[in-house]
Amino acid sequence: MTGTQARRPKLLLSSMYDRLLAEYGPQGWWPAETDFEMLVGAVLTQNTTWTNVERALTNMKKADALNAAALRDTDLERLAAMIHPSGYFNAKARKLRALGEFLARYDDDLIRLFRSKPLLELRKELLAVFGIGPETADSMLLYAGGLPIFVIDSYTLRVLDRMRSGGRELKYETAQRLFHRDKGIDPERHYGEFHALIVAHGKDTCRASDPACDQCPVLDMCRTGPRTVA
DNA sequence: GCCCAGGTGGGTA
DNA sequence: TACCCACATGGG
Repeated sequence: MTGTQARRPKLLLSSMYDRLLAEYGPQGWWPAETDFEMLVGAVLTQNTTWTNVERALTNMKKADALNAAALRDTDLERLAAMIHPSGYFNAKARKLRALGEFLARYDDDLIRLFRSKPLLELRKELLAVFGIGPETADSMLLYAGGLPIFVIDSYTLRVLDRMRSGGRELKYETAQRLFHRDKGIDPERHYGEFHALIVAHGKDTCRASDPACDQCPVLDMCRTGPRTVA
C-alpha cells in the first residue's frame, strides 16, 4: 500500500449475513420437495423467475415426468411443451435430457452421485454436462448434495461490486473465494441460507436499474463509500 | 412497450 | 481472455 492510499475498513461478509437474516428471516432453501426436483429446478430457473419454474415443475409432475428416466425417454418436443412456462423451453429440454443421461452413470442414485468423489472433482464433472454452468453446478452440490460450496449468482456479484471500491467486476470464482475464505461463515450452517438471503434481498430491492442502490434499506454498506470486502 | 428474472453455450477477435 | 448474442416466458 502506498503512503497516499487510505486504509479502507474491512467488511465482514458474516455481518452482511446477520443484517440480511434480521431483515428477511430464514429462507429455508432450496424450495423443492425432493433432491431430484431440486436438480431440475436448478436448470429451469436459469435466467427465469421461480414462479415460472413452478408452473413447469407442476406440468412435469402431472405428466409423471419428474424423474431421471423420463428426462431421458420423453420426446424432446413433449418435454419442451411441459416446461414451456419457464422460457427457453427448447434449450432447457436439451439440458434436462443431458442431466438425465448424466444421472444414468450413477444409476439415477443421487446419494451415490454425491458420494462418488471429492467435491471439486464432482464439480468438474457437473460442469462438463451440457447446460450446467458454475451456478447451476454449485446449487446442485450445495442444496441437493449438502456439500460445502457457496453459490454465486447475479445478485451476489452485483452486491459485491457495489460494496467494493470499483474497478473490474468480480468473476465467479473470485467472488466464491471471498465467501469460502471468510472464517465467520460456517459452510454447514450458513452457505445455503446466505445465498437464499442474497436472492431475497435482490428480489426485494437490489435492482440492476438502480446502480447507486440508494434506496437499499438493508445493506447500507453498498452506498456508504469505498470499502474492501474482507 | 420496456425491463427484468436465482445462466449457459457458441461464436468471434 | 473477453465480449457478443441467442435462447423465451411472464410479471411489474
